[in-house]
Amino acid sequence: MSDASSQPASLPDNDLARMAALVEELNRHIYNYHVLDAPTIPDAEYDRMFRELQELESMHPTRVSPDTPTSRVGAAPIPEFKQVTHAVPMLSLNNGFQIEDVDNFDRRVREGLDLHQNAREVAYAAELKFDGLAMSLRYENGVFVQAATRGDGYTGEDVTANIRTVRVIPLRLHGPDIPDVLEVRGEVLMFKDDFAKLNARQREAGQKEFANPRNAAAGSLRQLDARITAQRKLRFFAYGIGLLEGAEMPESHSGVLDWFDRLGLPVSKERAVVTGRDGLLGYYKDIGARRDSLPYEIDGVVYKVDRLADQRQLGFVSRAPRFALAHKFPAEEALTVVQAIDVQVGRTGAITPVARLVPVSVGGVTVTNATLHNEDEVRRKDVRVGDTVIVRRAGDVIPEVMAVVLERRPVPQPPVYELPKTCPVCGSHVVREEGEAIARCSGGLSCAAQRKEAIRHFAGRRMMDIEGLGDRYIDSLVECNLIHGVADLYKLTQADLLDMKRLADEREGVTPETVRQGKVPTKWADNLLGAIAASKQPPLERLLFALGIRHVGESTAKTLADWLGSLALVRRAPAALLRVLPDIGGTVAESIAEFFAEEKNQRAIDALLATGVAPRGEHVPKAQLREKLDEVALLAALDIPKLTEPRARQLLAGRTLDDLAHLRVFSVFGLPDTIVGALEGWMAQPGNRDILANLSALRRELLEALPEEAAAPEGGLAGKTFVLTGTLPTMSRDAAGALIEAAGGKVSGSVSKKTSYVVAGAEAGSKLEKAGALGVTVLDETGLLALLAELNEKQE
DNA sequence: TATCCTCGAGTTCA
DNA sequence: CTCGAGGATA
Repeated sequence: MSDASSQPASLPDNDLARMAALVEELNRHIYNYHVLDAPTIPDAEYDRMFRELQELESMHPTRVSPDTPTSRVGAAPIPEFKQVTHAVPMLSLNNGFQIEDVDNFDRRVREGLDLHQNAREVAYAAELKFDGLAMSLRYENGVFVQAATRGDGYTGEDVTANIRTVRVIPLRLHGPDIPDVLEVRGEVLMFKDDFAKLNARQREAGQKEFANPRNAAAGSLRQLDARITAQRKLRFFAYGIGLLEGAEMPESHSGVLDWFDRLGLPVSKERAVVTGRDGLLGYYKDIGARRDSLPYEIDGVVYKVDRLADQRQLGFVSRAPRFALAHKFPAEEALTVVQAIDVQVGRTGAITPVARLVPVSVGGVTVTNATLHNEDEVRRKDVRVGDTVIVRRAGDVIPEVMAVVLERRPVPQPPVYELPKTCPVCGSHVVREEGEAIARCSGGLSCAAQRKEAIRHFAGRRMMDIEGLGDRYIDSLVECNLIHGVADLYKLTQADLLDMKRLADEREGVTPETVRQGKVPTKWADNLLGAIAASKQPPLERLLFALGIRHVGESTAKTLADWLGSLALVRRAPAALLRVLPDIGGTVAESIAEFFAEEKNQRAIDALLATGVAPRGEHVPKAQLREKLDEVALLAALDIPKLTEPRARQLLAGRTLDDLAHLRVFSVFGLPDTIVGALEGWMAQPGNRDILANLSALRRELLEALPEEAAAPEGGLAGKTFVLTGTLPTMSRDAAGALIEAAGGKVSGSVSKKTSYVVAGAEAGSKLEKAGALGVTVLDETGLLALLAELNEKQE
């Protein structure tokens, strides 16, 4: 009766034939598009046919085909889900986490099959264990009739209307050998990128975000309104047969999956048939390595004895099959409880809330802390002390509190988290600037935490690089009052260090081996003193970076060192001069000038120099600074209200900065009144005339000191930007970066269209992906070296 | 003015 | 590695 096209032709029968043809064709296109990922017709054409079918169906409502794609848009809401009893129960598998679990599994299988004295290895079907929801789909005579969740394994919920909206699930099976009844077992899940898009939509709509793809899939499936489910992109992979009637059962599990594929049911391409315990472990390892790059989340792999006859022979122990094992990866996500929310004080005084967690294993490591970033973040996630939270340690290494499990919040509810109003270390006020996300301790260097962090930063590898001066000792030195500022580091004596170490050990209750033997660790102290002394001549940019000026990192420090050449000049450079340097704007220039305007900072630097610290490689300012010392640019850089560059030019026509500094009346230049007003206001402020005069004087002084003509800066890699990622086989990223910079290239941290090359080593992550997406050339270490070698040849 | 690109700063664990 | 925010640019 479903074959309407064989009916004699009359007007409605023509319609019926057309309907059947449309159903058939649209279903084929859905399969091509969603399962094969290879669309064969344009979307517009699909939409046209879809609308035509809808129209025909509305004219013949009684003749609508059971597998019509129009049913996929979602049925009207239902009051509740009906219960469904599974004809064959949906059992769970035994789990294994360790290699020995796999050994035991293989051994028991061999014993069960009487193979244990035999050399023959067992063939296993290995597949992914998707992190989704188990589902049973029932097909009668090839037509999809019912879908049920796993439930308790014996009874589940009828989610037919929702599953109908999942495009990858065929409403009619393909091919000639259609069984009378087929119950397909498989997993419904959401791909990672669809999940990200869904969450972005939820966020925009002000709706609750889902914690992970699994929850998103579950939430979508539990919609009583299937029209909502239809808007969520769910997927399905089939992995087994629940019930089969009226067709021959294939001989092996891999045969079942191949048959599914022919029936048009989606099966994962990652499936494999392997032999023996080594084959299983090889598969596990291979999938584990590629886990992050798979488009969906998996929580392990599944092994099944491939021959179904063997499976029957092995049978079940209690409720789990003896022929299958789920080999799970260490969980990347775990539930744990927030014991407390503390705050940390950073180098810049940034107050960062940190969740102290009941230790839990995530992705194979034990997590006890997780940053909550800032006040807004805590508020947004509404994390409270005592909450049960989902902790994740995904692609990156750093654990993150994903979401709170609200159902498990203690009763009575703990209070909403409030950031402390005063610094927990020094008691100074905590202030949060308007428009900033971060709250800061206002104590500055009088706050012990900030002092410690400042010293830690100073001693760091990319700054002064004092080896052996770790957190533990810095804490101790500050607490023993041996160090107040960084200069004190260079005044330490062996006796100081020994005192300090004794205290540090005592406080932590440890007795090092050397001490127990009655020795004094003088060797250790001498080594550390040596490391401190060895740091006395850093390149200027490192010293500048080490000072810990706000907004001055590695890159800005290098700009300052390259352009200005000496610490002396940086120390007295006014903001306007800094501002004309590349990549330095108003905020950064002000921050630097303010730092050096602080008398205590200047004294600290003098003290440092007095101990013998002397930057290496100081030089006269860069020749190109001449072009930057344009009077108009400098005047505009002064940040006088409303004085834009064209106005500055107008103002300076036929005049010098010096002239301006002494001018009394500004209304004579034909400038608009508002600007004249602003200018007069600025000039009236005490000190501003001096700023102008000093700037002009410094300019003249610099122009005299500058070399006349610059050597052509044409390095071989000039203008090329590199991004380094992953672990290179023979050199560190820093070393590779130094080579690139020596050749005139630039090394940057993030990939964009402007990146010339990405140099990727082992375990390269998102940067490599992005390079691929943007079509940026990717080199390995050999490629980079080849490029550099080629350049050298050209130069010779 | 909006958008894109970089830089700075903070972070976890073995 | 990721976020926020500063700087450059169309």
